[in-house]
Amino acid sequence: MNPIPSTTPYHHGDLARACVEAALDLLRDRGIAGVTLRDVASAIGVSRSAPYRHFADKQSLLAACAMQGFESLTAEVNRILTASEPLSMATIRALLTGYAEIGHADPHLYRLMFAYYLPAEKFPVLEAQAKMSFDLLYRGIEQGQAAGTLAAGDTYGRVLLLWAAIHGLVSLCNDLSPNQTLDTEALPVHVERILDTLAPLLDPELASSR
Amino acid sequence: MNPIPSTTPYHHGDLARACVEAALDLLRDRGIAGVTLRDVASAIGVSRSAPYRHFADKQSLLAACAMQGFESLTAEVNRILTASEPLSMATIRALLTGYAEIGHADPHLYRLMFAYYLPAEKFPVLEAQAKMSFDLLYRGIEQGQAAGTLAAGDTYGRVLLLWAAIHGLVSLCNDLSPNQTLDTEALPVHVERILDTLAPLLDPELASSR
DNA sequence: ATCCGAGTGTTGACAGCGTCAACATTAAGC
DNA sequence: GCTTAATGTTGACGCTGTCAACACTCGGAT
Repeated sequence: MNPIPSTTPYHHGDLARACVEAALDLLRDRGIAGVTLRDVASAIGVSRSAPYRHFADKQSLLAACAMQGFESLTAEVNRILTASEPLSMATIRALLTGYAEIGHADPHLYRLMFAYYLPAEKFPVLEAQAKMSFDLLYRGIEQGQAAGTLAAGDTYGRVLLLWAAIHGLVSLCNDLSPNQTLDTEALPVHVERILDTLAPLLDPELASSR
Repeated sequence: MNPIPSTTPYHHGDLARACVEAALDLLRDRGIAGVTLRDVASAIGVSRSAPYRHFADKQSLLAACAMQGFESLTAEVNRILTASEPLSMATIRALLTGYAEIGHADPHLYRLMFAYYLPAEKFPVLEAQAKMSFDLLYRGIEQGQAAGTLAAGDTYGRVLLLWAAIHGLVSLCNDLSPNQTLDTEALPVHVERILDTLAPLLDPELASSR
């Protein structure tokens, strides 16, 4: 009886997920301003106010998109962190490179996650996800310093520096157009350069002087 | 004959500047989504499509607002840089603190300048202003290293690191709500902490090992 | 002084948007 | 098999950016 064999839990299908996917597609292709509830609905082949059965308003749909972006990001961070403990300079390199790759793969999504006006009071889950990468990084560096695979020194300061630097770099490369002082397409190269600069602070073999 | 003594160059007054100021007020109070051409016009006491005589569209008005923000920022950077040459660790401290103060004074404006969808092809001037702080910083650090008031080492890497870190920190404190891992209101403290962490890389007295 | 044209402000109108109320339809449980 | 909640549709409203057509006003050439 069911025209679609397995994936039809509700009336139409999993409309909530379909909405998020359609919105993510529009977001990637046309930017935040290009995401329209009407276009999302018509992309699924459903009428314009159908999404309101699954999302309170447009912001809630966008928040679901942002949530998906955060989950990709923290999954990647978590994967690299748990794959190699305790944290070493090489792991930090892999970590920031992976973060940058994901953050740069879909600039509009990254901007939605961090810079768009999704009021934090309304979506506390997003905030929690945003700082989760910070917490994961903090614990990793703490362990690395305890194990001696990372140079000793103010842990919080190092985490803050790494977090701000990688977020700033991804944001700048995402939001600026290429120019002669910053090649916005060469993000991995810049990550390398920053990490090379920071190596004397992190690598125990290079940090001979305190 | 003129009801307003001196500042009435045109028909109504300097409407272009009045529009920018009204838009900046709305931006500060209600965020980017709260800036409406109709509200801007009515705040000045002028009718709704009057701004179109001075701005091609809403984006152009917002671009003018962003431009004003960039001018404040580069003016501050330039002021500190030219006041104390060659660049020393203390000057970098003042520089980043000043940048953070201005960037954090009006979060919505900072977000408009860097993260809002003002297409770079349409407003190349904004891009130029954005990278100007980078160029100023680069020349300053170059001179500091040449004079020996800053530790030697990859100049571009250091500038990239400082720029990304301060932009990332300002963005994070602007866009995230306060939580237990990051006190978003304590931006100057965080700038200090990052600079303390970076001191061994920049301060020639602390960078004994190469 | 007068007339004219460019510059500037106003009004009416239109399409697109988010959103809601009212209605139609389907699926699920007794 | 009927009831009821869940889900999708249509009509409508107000708000927005934007434009065309009109009105006013000032500076300069005659």
